[in-house]
Amino acid sequence: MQILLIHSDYIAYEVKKETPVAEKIDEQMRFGRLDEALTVFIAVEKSDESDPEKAVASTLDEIKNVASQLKAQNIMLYPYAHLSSSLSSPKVAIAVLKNLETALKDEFTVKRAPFGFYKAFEIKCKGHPLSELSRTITVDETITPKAAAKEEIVSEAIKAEEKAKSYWYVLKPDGQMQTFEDFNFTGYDNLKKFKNYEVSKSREVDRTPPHVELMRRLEIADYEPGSDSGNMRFYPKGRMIKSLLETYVLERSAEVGAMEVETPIMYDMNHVTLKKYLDRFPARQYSIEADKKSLFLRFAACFGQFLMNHDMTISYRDLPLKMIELTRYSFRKEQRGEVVGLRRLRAFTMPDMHTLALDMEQAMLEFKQQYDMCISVLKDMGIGLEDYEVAIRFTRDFYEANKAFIIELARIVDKPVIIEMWDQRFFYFVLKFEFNYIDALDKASALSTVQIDVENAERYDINYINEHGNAKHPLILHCSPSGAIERIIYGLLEKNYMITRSGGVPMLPVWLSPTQVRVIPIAERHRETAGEIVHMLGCRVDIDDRDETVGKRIRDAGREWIPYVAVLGDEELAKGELTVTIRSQSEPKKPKKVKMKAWDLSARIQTDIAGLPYKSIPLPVYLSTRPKFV
RNA sequence: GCCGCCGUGGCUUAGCCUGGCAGAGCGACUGAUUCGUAAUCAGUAGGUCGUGGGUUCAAUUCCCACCGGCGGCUCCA
Repeated sequence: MQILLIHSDYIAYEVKKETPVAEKIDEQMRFGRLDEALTVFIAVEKSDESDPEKAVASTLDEIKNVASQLKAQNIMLYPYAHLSSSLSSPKVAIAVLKNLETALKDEFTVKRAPFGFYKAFEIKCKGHPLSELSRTITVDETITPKAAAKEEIVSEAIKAEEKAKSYWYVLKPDGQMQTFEDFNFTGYDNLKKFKNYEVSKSREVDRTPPHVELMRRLEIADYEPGSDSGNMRFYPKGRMIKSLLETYVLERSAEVGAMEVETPIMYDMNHVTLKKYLDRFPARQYSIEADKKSLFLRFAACFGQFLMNHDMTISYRDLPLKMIELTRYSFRKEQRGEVVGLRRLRAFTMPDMHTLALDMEQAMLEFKQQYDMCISVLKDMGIGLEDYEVAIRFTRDFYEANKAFIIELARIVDKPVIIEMWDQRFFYFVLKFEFNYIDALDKASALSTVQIDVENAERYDINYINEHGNAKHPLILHCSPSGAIERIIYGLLEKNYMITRSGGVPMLPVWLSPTQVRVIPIAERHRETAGEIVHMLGCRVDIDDRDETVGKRIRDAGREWIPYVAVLGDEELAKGELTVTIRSQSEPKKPKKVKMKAWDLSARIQTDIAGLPYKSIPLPVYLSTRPKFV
């Protein structure tokens, strides 16, 4: 059975001429009209004859499902032979149509156009994305109901067909590749969640993501109603965390030889090279009109760097050649329903590194090194291998030529990874990986990624001169060592929410904690010494000098996830030490308290943050003079 | 873009179904308290009930539109 569903403002028909297969009808069926109707064009097929009842039942499910999504109350059943080239007998078709009508009448206002007539009809389609759907319903047992019901939006048909050519596998570290059906997901909960999210698109969530509450309560970031959605404001603590993460990624990139550059955030939509690129993609960019020019805000740093590469004189001896830009911002005009907290933004900060490589051999070597780097970068940021799942995607040709290389990638992370393989190359790359973070609501979001681009060097006419003096196009690797910086913060917050939920104590890595040590002087007479300790510690220290009880101030420090809380009273003053609560070794209701000298605490913190970027405290040291942002 | 839920002092929210003076906790401010490890006590101020229309003698409450948030669908270079 083939059906075509149109969500219409109205549908009206009028019988014109009888055909030889016409059913008998009475006068009132000669005309029909329904407003606000889901119109269902139906062709009953030969294959339905083996089990017409099942065909009716499956079709009913589909219609009801769509009608409920659209909140449609009126249904027009409209026989439409042209949907299929293999029609059933008229007798079966009429029976099926009548059964459908009867079954739907309980819940809906139903009209049925008569079978076997030439009819004039008029329909006004609403035109929204779900307003045109087609379904193939089959009674053949060998096809699963899910595959049979595979949704396909008519206008997107070609795209959907391309997507259908994805082959999915799980690759184990030992090199064994299995289909999803064969792989035993037991013990691989996150991998299963990622698979479900990626492939089945299964979602069971109906609440605000936990990091949204945390980003506000911890005064990291917030919505800005005065801007466009997905453009956030960052409070001092959030700005500091972002700044540290940004600095860190740039430092790591510099270590591997990337040159930092800066390029414009807006580009001419009619620039010859860019135009070709843009035309391939739907309008997802912010556009600006200025001085008779049409400009768009960049959605990645590729343009600026590629245009720069185009003008450069590059020798084969300069390769691999790396450049990085940290975009503040990249803009993507995501659809309104897609923008959520810090997970998906319309303006986001992204390190975008590009490597020009001599040939595939060099590109693959770089690819592997950058893969290793991404793992290490995320680890330092507080996101470990256990927090994300690896997806590796490639073309079949690439795989056939480089099986051992792919297996090595799975071996490095020492856990099963998801594989997506395409028969043909649809995108600009032949190989890519992403690390996908799995959050508290089982949603997956890509963090680090590296891609081998075989297309853009030619498009942007980027060349290097080889040893024979000939101009050659290099391969280009795209790499974001961390993914969007905001998304790292999202990941850290979600991770700590999950830690709290499972009975742990949440905290950020010490190098990212806005306050590293909070000093709590017990009474007024201890405040002066507290001020001296700040200088001795030499890290981000603040003093809770508010007129509150000790209990209250301890609690507040805990709610801010402060790694070290130092209490200072008569006892400590006498002995010249501090009573320090060490958050990383505490359990809920069981704080780990240690007496230590100020310089021991200082040394301990220096160990925690060794080799990582540092910035001074982003807020007034004395809490009594500190404003509230939220 | 489509569908659904939500929007009440800075924050969290009660009240809305069944129209009739808008209530609380936290925070802020003032005062008392100078305190030993997850919320000290008392008082004061603070509200265009998201915005705009409509219905009504009367709208935070009912209806419509818009804006914003969240979720789902779609999308994700």
